[in-house]
Amino acid sequence: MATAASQETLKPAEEPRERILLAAGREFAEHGYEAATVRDICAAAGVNVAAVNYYFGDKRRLYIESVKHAHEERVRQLPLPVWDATEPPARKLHDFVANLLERMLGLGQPPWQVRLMMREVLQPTEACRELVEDYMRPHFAVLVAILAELADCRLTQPELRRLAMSVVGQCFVYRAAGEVVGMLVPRDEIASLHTPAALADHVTRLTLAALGAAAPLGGPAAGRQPEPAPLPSSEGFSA
Amino acid sequence: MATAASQETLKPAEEPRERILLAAGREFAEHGYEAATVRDICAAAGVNVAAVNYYFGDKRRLYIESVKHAHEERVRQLPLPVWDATEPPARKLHDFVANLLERMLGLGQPPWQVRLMMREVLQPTEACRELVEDYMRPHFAVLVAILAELADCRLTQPELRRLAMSVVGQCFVYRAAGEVVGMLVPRDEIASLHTPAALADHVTRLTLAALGAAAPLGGPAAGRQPEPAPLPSSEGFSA
DNA sequence: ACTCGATTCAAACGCGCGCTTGAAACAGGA
DNA sequence: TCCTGTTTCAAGCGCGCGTTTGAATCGAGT
Repeated sequence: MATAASQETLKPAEEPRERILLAAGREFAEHGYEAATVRDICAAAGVNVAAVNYYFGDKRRLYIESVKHAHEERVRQLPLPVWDATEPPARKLHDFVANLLERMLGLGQPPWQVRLMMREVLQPTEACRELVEDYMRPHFAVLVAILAELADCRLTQPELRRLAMSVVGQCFVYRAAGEVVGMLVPRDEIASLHTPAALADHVTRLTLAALGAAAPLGGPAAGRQPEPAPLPSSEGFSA
Repeated sequence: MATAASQETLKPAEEPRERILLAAGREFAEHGYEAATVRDICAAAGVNVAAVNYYFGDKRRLYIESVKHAHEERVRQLPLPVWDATEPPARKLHDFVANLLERMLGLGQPPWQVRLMMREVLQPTEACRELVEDYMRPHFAVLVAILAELADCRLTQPELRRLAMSVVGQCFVYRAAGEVVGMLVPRDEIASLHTPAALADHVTRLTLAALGAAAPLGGPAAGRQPEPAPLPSSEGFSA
């Protein structure tokens, strides 16, 4: 690195290596490993094709590095939420779900990093295990801990993990199968009831109700309780 | 094999066209559209590479035909369950979820057809819309109808659809992100609590509890106790 | 000014891809 | 038997892929 030593801290984003990682992440996220081409990546990064070989060795190693890079970037952008010790668990659950959904569906269009990571989840490569250990397991553990608080010793740890997977699954389906959801649910409903915020309320409410920590969906089973069509979002757990 | 005209009804599975569709389905399911090669497909089918051009035109049309073919095969194997009119809705829900999970995770290893369809769900191509309309929308409608019975007019149709998506999501995550689930949950737990049967009980129980149609998970919680309903499953839910 | 390692570049190599071709092999009707 | 339309085959075409190469260019040290 001839010029790197002096300029590294000033404009690291303009380093070729960095530019290639960025372009590679976008291309791999958009087209997948097989369909993405080194030529396109290099064109997008504004470097010669030989640069991939020079900086990363080959396409495979470039892919692994770009997944890691995207992952680190994502962790930096959206760290695990931290709560006050006195925070009620129901609110923690809502915050966690809202954070998860925002990260997956994010209003300002989901960034390519998520798409790239989703590919790893759906069809794991060698980059996957690292992703799980460093990124997903800690998040999952936090969710399990919140649910444990809510269950108040009435569920075993394995049962809590299964419940946690139910929570994650409800969010996951919107990201992984979003296009099919859009075909099954009318367009206007998507815009009102299936936004990250509305879904966070829904998933939280459903989970709390299932644990007996909130009223059942749609109010008590005995009578009918009319409510405004769009569910009032901030009810107890939201700020 | 030019005996086609006379033998067509007797052994259609040995027709070249059929053999190619079968081999193509397997290859596309395993490697995806881009990575699968016409040469490998033809080798597996025991035909010349030119046969693909002869019978289907090109690789793209072969892919579409193989997706359709797999879909039709799957529908034939696992038709929508039909219930007696007197069947309690809670049991219908359990049957539906069990059917869905069995279809997705099937004990006798999930066949390649599901893998192929899953690829379409996760990254839709032109074959997807047809799949949704013919196959998924009817199933989804049945689920919504069951939930409507259970909710007993306490939820609007849009809310029911969102709830249905929660049910589907809990099953979907095990198929789409199964490998990651396997990394997050201990191996022995997978074998006991995350089998299709156990998950069907779990998802049903959670949904009923959320609707106030069954006791909360882990038994009654402090403060709230909706009127319980008989559980539809043969297996114990708690403990 | 010169040296020398680090970096960039245009060009191309070898390979495997989807797809085509022209002829051979086959089956039924006259 | 020959003719005719259908199906199969080995061979190969053109292309774009990942990768390599050897020279040109750069920039700091002396």
